[in-house]
Amino acid sequence: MIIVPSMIRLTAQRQAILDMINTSERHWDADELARSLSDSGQSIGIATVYRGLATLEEAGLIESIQLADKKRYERADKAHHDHMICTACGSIEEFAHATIESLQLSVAAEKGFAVSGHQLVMFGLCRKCTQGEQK
Amino acid sequence: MIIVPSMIRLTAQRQAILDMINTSERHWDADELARSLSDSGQSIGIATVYRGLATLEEAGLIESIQLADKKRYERADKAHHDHMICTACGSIEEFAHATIESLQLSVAAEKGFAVSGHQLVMFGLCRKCTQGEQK
DNA sequence: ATGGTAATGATAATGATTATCGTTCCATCC
DNA sequence: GGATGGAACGATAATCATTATCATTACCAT
Ligand SMILES: [Mn+2]
Ligand SMILES: [Mn+2]
Ligand SMILES: [Zn+2]
Ligand SMILES: [Zn+2]
Repeated sequence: MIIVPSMIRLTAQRQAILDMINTSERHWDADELARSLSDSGQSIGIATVYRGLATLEEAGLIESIQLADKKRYERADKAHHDHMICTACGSIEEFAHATIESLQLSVAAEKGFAVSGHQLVMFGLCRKCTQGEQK
Repeated sequence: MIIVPSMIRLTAQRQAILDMINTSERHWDADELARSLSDSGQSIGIATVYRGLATLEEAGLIESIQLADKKRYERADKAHHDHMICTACGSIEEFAHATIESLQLSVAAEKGFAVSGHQLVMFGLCRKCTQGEQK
C-alpha cells in the first residue's frame, strides 16, 4: 500500500512541532507540546498547535492515540504498534503482535467489515509499579 | 474469579437507568439515556444520570466503552467482547475472539505488565455502508 | 509591488463531564 | 411515630480539551 500524504506547507510552527515529536519517544498531548515549545524559546499559539497536529497527522507525518480524556501524538516513523498504559504511573509501553493484527482483520472480514484503522489499549500495572506495590 | 460488587442502593433513578440499559442492545451515552428516560415519563437530572452510570459501573452492573468524544454504556450481562464502529453510519458491531484475548495477555506477561482491562476498537465501514458506497 | 490564499494567534464558543450546594430521601435509633 | 445523620438528587456553575471566529500576517504567483 502506498501512502500519499497530501502536500502540506511545512511552516516554521509545523516544523517545530514535528521536530519536537520526532526527536523524542514520548506520546505528547497538545498542551505538553505547547509548553515544551514555549520553554525552548519556540512559542506557538495553542490553537496553532492543535491545527498543526491535525494537519501533520492527516499528512501522515505523525500518529495519534485517543485516550479517555485527550489525544496523544507520537512520531510516525516506526512500525505499527499498540499500547499498554500503566494506571499507576501513567507510563506508556508499546507492543506489536502480528498474529493479533491478522486475527483482527479476519474477524472483521467475516462480518463484512472493511477496517480502516484500529486501536488496542491495555490498562494495568507496569512492572515497576507492580513491584513497588507490595509494601 | 469472584466479583463482589460493592453494595449500592438501587434508587428509583438508578433502577430506571439500569432497566433502560438492560432492556436494550444499545450502547448509550449519558445524554441519550437522559432524553430517553424523559420521553418515557421517568425524567432524571442529567447530573444524576452521570452519577448513576458511574455508580452502576463500579458495582459491575453495567459496562462502558470510551470513545473519542464520549463514554457509552451497555448491559454487563453478556460475555466480554470488543467493538467495530462504522465511521459512516455510526453503528457498533460486537465481536469476541478468544485467541486475540489470550495473545494480549501473553504479550503483556512478557513485559511484566499486569493487565486489569483492555479495549480493542476497529474503525471502518460496515457491510451495509460498504455496499451503499459504490454509487 | 500587488492581490489572493493559507496560516497564525488571541480569544470566544462548544460539548462532555464534574463540582457545588441546598434540598430531599432513608435507614436507624430513641 | 418522630428525630437525625448520611446518601442521593437536581439545578446550575465550573472545568477542561478541543474547535470556531476573526482580524492580522506570511507566503506565492502573477
Ligand atoms: Mn506509541
Ligand atoms: Mn458492546
Ligand atoms: Zn507504572
Ligand atoms: Zn455503517
